[in-house]
Amino acid sequence: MGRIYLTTPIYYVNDVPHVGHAFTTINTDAVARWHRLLGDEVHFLTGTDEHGLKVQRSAEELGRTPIEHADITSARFGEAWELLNISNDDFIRTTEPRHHDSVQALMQRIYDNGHIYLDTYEGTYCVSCEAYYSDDDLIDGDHCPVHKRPVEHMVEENYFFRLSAFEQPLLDWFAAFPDNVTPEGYRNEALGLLRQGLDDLSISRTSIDWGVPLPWDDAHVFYVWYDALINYATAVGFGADPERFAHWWPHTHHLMAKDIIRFHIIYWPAMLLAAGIEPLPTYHVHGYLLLGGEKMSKTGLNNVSPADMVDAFGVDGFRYALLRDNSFGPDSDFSYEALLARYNTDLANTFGNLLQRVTTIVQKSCGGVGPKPQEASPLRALAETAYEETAAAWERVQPAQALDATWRLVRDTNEYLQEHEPWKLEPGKELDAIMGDALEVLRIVAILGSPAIPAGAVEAWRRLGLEGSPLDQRLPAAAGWGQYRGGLDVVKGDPLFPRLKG
RNA sequence: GGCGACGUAGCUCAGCUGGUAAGAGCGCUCGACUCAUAAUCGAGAGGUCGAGAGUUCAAGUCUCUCCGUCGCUACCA
Repeated sequence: MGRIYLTTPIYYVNDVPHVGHAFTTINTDAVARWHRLLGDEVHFLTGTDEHGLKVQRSAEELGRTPIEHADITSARFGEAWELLNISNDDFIRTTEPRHHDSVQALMQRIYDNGHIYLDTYEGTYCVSCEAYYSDDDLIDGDHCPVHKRPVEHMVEENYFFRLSAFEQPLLDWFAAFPDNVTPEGYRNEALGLLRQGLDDLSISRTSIDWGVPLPWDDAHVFYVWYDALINYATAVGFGADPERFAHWWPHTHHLMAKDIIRFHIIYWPAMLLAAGIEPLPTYHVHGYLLLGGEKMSKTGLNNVSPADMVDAFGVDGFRYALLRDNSFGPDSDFSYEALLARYNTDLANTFGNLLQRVTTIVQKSCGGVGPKPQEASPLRALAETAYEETAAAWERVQPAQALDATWRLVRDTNEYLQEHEPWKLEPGKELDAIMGDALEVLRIVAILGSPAIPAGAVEAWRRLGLEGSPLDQRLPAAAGWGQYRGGLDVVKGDPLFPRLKG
């Protein structure tokens, strides 16, 4: 049995939850659910990032205090994750007292270790980016290259983090841990950033007060990014509960999109090293969802809400199609049409239909009582292979590959039925053997597929007449062939995943 | 400009350190079946693995050049 601490990024509250956030969160959730099946001790964290000038100004524009604004917008993420059946163990908000305490404790350690110094910073600043730009970066003289909005001139006394001192230690980390970042392409990107050299970072602001004050100088607050990153430590008790922190921290896995590689894989590990915290986290980076389909390209990713997808495909349908169709790593095309095709093919036709035909035949020919499988079933080896490949893929944080491996077993079982035509058989040993095999596959698939389709797996489990829940099974034992013991009341129901029209 | 990724059947993509792998799923055509959600199963068509050159006994698989697409270069998953 292992232990794993999984995190999504904390999402910036000025954003509205969209399918990009959902992609990261659903992937993390599925991995968390897989590890729970393995019997691993799992802590799954998500949350919201709530400080910074952008939030402060948005709040002002809306006539709210920053915390009122953050309360409202943070809740939208919580609601979205609830809707998507996300099984996070904790939801952190950077405005919580526990986080302020943790940030101050961690930064104080870095300060005490001599890695922070005071200096003056003068430059052009984009409020939307909350970042300084050099003149070269600007377009049209004074416009932010990202937001195309005018930048502002700022002069600040800032505290700086001596990031430059950690270039070599970070390179050493990469050398020592070949799997610290997956997939490999992103590992190389991070290494590339490192090799370009590291400059010290401005980490505090005096221009705003919506943030965490520096413990040694309360005229400053931490720049939102540096406070935000620390959430991962806060949530497992940094500064408050050393025992708990020691329990989880060595097992930290951060999942995230490629855009925040620099902050997460360069700055954050450097901060940890500066604070004397090791080992460093493991990272799993994915690409962007690119809008392809007609229905979505018109609106843009930001306007595709998880709720819309759930309306279209159901919670499990959306989860499954998203995980299966967009591999974790490269950018991938995302479209309503592709999700629809995936849903119909894999959930309606392949899995849902198999469940339906099996339960129907058991009703008609076996008196509604599910027989047990054959010990030497032809499906046995296929099921064992499916488990091994499924498990290996989840271990690599490759949900699409994992589901592909699981679903291959479902396809094999449809083929098996076709070959033996149980609908032509009279009640008896031969029929029982075939139907028992099919029921056993469904039992296994309900478990292996549950990280993607938790609700559907539970319902399938119930229809098979099984006790308990597929979510409470323990792998790898539960995937072993022959555990559908037979004599169970099999229930037929409405199609679990109804076929959808475009 | 710098750094990087990618370009394999109509579509989405697998193909690790080079050697019977040119593959999967979808789509399409034909056929079978009828338990099942117009679902299922089988067969087939379809690719000179972006172009060119090179290394090698052997190259989607390594090197170089070119063409094309895209990303990052302190906002967003």
